[in-house]
Amino acid sequence: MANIRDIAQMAGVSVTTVSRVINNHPYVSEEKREAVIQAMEKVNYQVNRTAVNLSQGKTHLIGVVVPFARHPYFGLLIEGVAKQAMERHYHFVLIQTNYEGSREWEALNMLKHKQIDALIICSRTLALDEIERYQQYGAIVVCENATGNQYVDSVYIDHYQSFTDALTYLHQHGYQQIGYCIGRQSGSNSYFRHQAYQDFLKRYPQQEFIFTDNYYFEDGQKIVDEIMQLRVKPDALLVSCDIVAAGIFTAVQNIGIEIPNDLALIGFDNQPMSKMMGITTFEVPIVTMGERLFIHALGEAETSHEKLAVTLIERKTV
Amino acid sequence: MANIRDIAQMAGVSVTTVSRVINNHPYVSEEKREAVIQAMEKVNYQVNRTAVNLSQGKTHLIGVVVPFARHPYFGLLIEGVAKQAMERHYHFVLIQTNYEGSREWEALNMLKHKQIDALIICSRTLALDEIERYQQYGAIVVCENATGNQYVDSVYIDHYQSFTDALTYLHQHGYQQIGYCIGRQSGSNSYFRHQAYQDFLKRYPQQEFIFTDNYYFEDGQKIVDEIMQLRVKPDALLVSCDIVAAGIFTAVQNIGIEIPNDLALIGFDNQPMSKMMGITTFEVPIVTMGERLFIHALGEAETSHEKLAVTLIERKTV
DNA sequence: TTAGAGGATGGAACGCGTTTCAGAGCAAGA
DNA sequence: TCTTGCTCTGAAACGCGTTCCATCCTCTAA
Repeated sequence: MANIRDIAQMAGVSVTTVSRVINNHPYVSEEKREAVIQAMEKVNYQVNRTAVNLSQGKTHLIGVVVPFARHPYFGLLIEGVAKQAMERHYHFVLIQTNYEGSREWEALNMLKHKQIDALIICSRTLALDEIERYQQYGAIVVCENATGNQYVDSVYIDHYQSFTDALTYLHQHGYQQIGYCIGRQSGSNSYFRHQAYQDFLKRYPQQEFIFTDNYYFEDGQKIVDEIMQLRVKPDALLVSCDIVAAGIFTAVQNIGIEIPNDLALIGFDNQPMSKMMGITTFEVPIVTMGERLFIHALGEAETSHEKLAVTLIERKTV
Repeated sequence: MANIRDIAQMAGVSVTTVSRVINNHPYVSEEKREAVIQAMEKVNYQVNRTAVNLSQGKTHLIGVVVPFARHPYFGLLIEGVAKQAMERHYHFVLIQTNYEGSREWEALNMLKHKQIDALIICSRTLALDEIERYQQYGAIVVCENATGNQYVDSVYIDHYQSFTDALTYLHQHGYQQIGYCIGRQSGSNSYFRHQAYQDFLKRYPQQEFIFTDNYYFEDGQKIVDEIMQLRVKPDALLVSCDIVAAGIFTAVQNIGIEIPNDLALIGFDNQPMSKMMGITTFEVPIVTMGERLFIHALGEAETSHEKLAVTLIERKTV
């Protein structure tokens, strides 16, 4: 394959001039520009991006860390990232961690080794202060409330507030045994949600109902099975993601539990599925969040930490 | 940041020796090796992957083209790719096309520009012979039956066969108005399915029922709405992906259509969701397919074209 | 004693764009 | 006429590992 020096020779100019033509720099006479273009077309010349990367010290590649790429929540986040990446002529490397720390380390090392320019961490298991240290190698953005942290940027929604709002809303509708379903117990977002729940329970004492490790539709069945085992059952559930809420909605239909009379449901994310099923949920701008994460990764955000607003969508499950 | 020459100087050896130490080449005395390691640790040296890439003419990066990253089918495919990538110390760049040709071109150009070593095309709109031409720049693997093509590799399942099997199965169970639901109409896999359907209709004449543009759960509702408009309704549906079948299953419950008495359902892919709902479906080894795609991309497959087997999972919707 | 083999090591070229800097040419303003 | 300043051009250095090739040394087999 031809390189820039071949082209220079063919066109009878220096490599500098060829480079200028390629990158549309000024100060190239029309005839030389023409000669270079001719030569490039003749041998179907293509710049070697790796060489450009080395030369510029940039890869035009962003790393995106997700625990599960095929979860609808992360799917939408990726969608947002992809959207911005495309517009800005960047690409991204997807790193699926399954919440294994070693994979997160690997992602951080890619940053260190200059394989990527910046890193977006959508969800993590490593401690934030371990991650922070890698900031010297490139921008790091997390998708959680990291306000005050001076090393990493963040884009997040206020899970404490939205959970509190939802709990209050259920309370106002007369529900008295409110539980919640969530993915993992640890993690920053889960922490804020748990706090909101605990604080709510202090205000309105009731039994605690927490169902963990729920990510997918079929986990709705699991939750329903668990509920059926309980003597005292919750009469309302806050479900951290719509797809699980949809699973509960479906699982419940065979066993005579009526929604919302016997069981109220509030989901999260306003996935199309919840619209179809009429599930009350929170509109969370996930795609926008992905886009903003990307903007932060590029260092083009005005502020380091950015909160996005959510709104409750009232439908038929409360 | 320190580079290999700094290390060489610090350790009092040549860059060649440093390189040998880094890459575990033989013929380095123990004391020099030690000195190099000392120096590297002292300044926290990290190889610059971009430089390695340029030098080796490889990026250790594979491009993965999907129309929609968040569709469960492609999600599982990505899962398989990710699995192999991790094991082999590769990474992958995800290119979401939304079936826009321009994005596919972009992916092909990444190959041309040596941004990626190989390209996996999970689904495409561009013509295969346009894609073929890029094979000179790196391996290209498609996820469809491309048997006989000498330029691209392929990993696929026999959609003609599986569709025929499913149609026959429905016929044997007494269904006489069989339709099918699919994503897009064009595309290689859709073509084979359509052929199977047409050939089946020749053997057992009946009205044709084809529902297109169905990708997600909520499209199940759309299909049911369409069906309700029809004077003559299908009594069985072959649904090209489980999530849509699940959507149909759900949508139908409110309007008094009984499954499988009024409407039989066969899905595809054996997603967990279909198990929970008891939907008869085909077990398709999607994750394995993703893995195999990756192996082919690396040029480590024994054959150019590889067919994977599917099996019918009988449940309660037929 | 000698030839050959294998171990150890480094110089320099290579992969390929980008960028700095110096210099030449030429026109407009002083 | 002399500056100043802009246009145009190219040599060379740079970013940073990898690898080919030559060299030197030591040890073993003949």
